[in-house]
Amino acid sequence: MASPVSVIAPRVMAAIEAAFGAEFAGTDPVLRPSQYADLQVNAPLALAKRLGLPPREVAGRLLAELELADVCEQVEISGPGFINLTLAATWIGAETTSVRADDRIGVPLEPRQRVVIDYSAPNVAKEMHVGHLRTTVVGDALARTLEHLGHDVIRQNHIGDWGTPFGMLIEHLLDVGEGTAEARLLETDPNAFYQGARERFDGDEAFATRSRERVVALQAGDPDTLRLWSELVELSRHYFNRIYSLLGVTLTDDDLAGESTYNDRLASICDELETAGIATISDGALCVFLDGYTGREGKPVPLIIRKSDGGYGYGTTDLATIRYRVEELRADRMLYVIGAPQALHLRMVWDTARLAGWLPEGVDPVHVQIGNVLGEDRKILRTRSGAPLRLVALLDEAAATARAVIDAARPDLDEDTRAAIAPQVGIGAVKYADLSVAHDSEYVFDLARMVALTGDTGPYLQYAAARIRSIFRAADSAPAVLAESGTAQIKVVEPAERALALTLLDFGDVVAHVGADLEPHRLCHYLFGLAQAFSVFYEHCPVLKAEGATRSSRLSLCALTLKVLVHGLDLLGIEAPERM
RNA sequence: GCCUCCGUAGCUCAGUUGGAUAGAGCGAGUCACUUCUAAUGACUUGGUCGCAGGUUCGAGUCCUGCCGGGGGCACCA
Repeated sequence: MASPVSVIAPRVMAAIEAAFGAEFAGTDPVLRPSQYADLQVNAPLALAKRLGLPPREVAGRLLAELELADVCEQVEISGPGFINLTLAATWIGAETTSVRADDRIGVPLEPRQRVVIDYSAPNVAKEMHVGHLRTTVVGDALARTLEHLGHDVIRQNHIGDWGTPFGMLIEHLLDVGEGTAEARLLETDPNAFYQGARERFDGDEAFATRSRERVVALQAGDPDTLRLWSELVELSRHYFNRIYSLLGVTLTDDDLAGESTYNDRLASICDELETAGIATISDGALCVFLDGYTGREGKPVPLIIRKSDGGYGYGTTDLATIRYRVEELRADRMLYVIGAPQALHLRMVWDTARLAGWLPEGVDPVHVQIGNVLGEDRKILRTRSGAPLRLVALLDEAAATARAVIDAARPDLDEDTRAAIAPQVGIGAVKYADLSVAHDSEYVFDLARMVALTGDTGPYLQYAAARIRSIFRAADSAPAVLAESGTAQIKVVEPAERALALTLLDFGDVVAHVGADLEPHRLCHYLFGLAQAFSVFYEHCPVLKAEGATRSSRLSLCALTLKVLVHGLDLLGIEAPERM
């Protein structure tokens, strides 16, 4: 049970070695999808130069050693020296049957690594915006995928729960009164609360002074101030959890590791770096100057780890996360699912940690860069100017749009069913839109497109799954049908069956790929292709009206397709409704 | 100014790490529903891959230089 590539690649490699000698062991077979066959071997062209032979002759010698009779029905040299491979229908059928019986449907169980994933990271007393939405959704998909590949995933939600704004926020909380409706805004509309504090701060000098004093008290650990601070965090947590629950994100309170977590480690970080001679005082601030980092007019750019007023910035907390994740969490792999603009900052932090010896060989932090979300004008979507874009409102709107379409398309479903489906479809649409473009590319935020229920969208995938479920619902005796679909030999006869089966065989490779390269959009495009392949199959190959072995083979193919679709969507964090 | 990412069909985006004639979706046009869900499918339309060189059997992909755009570049995170 394995994908065509994983079966054939070793055989080609063995053939290369057999044909050209041991020094060619390990040569990349350059196995690629082909428009002329199922797969093509491109290695002969690459080898021709090294061997000093014409590519077609290389292909010929390789072919003489290539043993694929059990897998392929046709193997031929083509063009300048490609070897085209056409898989045997019997092999495809047998492999697909075997995947059908596999609990993991072809997804490998990899050697267990401890993977720490930093994602989401909203700010206390602030609305999550579309940028947060994207790191949250992408990070969660990666967490789910890596977990399923067998890794020990530790989620770290590095919320912004510390810093100078808290003086202002605490004073505002005191002014409006704890437990009042105004304070409750933190749970429902945090931006409104924040704006309120901001306005006071900007317009009322006495308030501003109190706020600054409050920051000092907070940093000094004043118990009363800390209590008020934790109340702010607590209220915000309710807000985060509501969003996470709405989104179907796996983050919980256990994953919270906000900036404040590292407070008591920051002084030591600065001391150690200063003692080691890595950090030096410049303009009153403690800085790390690294080779190769220059800014305007060639001036060296510092990583500031202690401000001239004695406070700490995010550079210091980020250093602390590395130590914590390496020394205490014992991370083998560390992912930072953070906006692309942070790239320079992170590189400096990591280089500093390397210098300090806090980042051992073999532990490579990875910045999963999240591209900016753009508005229709192709400029960064900002919540401040223009119409405020509240995430909750946006998700509600997505669900409402989905609801309208469902109402129109499925008047036969009862009210409760339609009400339950709408958020699954609407939220799924938004998440799929976020996941289906490469995480590091910018994309234009367009709610209408995201919620569109046709094309390369979440709902299209959900619909394919719902159609399969409908087939099983329509079957007379469900238990018998299920049994039939679970054990039957899959036979590939029609082109649509063949294409569908071939797609199904690739699932495991794709998931492994997503885990290795941290690219959920590949899974999206795979699933979209699978849904398309199924739709074609659905058009051309009647299932329940077929008879005998054909019927049970097709039922089995449907069951496997459903399994892969639902499972793939689950790895992305998208639900698959029973009906649509 | 320096660093960095990007420029692919009218629009939104892929492009499996250098392979044969560059792909999807949306849009536009034609066609197919007494159906296991037409929220679909089939076909058509659509490209100097920003420009110019270079590397080699072969470049959307690699190197250089331009043009255009985003982002970053000392006490906000």
